Amino acid sequence: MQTGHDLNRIFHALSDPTRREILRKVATGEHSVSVLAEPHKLTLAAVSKHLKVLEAADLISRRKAGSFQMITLNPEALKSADQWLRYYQQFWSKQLAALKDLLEKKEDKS
Amino acid sequence: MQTGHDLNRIFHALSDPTRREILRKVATGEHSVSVLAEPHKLTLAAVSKHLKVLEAADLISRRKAGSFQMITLNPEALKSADQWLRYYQQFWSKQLAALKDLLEKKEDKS
DNA sequence: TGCTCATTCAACCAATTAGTTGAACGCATA
DNA sequence: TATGCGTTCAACTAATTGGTTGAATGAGCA
Repeated sequence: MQTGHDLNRIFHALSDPTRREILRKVATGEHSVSVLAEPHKLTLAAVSKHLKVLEAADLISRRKAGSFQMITLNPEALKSADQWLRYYQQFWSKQLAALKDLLEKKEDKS
Repeated sequence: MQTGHDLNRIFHALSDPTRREILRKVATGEHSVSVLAEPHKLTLAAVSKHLKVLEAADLISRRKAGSFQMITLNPEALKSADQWLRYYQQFWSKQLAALKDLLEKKEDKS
């Protein structure tokens, strides 16, 4: 069960494009830190910090493999964020339904 | 269609508990700024800033009603965030499936 | 007009963030 | 053991954040 504190960290972690990019790559499988860093024009230290943010939000996990750090996706936290958003789904589906109604009336007039 | 820029703003807006609380209230209907501010022990100026962050992320809209500002939820942006998360749904459902398998094997052994 | 209420603006402050550089750590291997 | 590679740590910087206070705007009303 997620606390508000967790959601703060999760949404904050997701608010950075570098971190979202890292997540997307990690979602395709295990990767080392330097492999994850490679597409970004950042220092390894900067990427290491991003990974710490993702780890604090429990979005990734680490596995030590010799001198490498293998990073894996931890989807539970993403699920928490999704469940929070799910609450609002009723509002946008309502709004879309209203829009649909409006368009149908427009067609009647034309 | 959302850009990465939009997602930055949306997830950033969602990372603050005061702003999430405001969204939750706004989701139940139109409210004035001071009504939204009332449950929080913050100045009106602070709440006004939070509303600006939510508005910049396109999560809320304003309607002028005399000297009041009526705030409404704008669910489209939330939908963008949800759609981004939807991509990862396959990973947590996979993980849950794997967990289920594991539990079934455990039951076989006992 | 002048008063009051709702809201925002401007200036400021402390804490946090995202980035850098350079040193340090841990592990493999010659 | 020494060397090199992958990664993190420490210290620093510039920009951003979330909050405050007090003044300003703007609409409704006596």
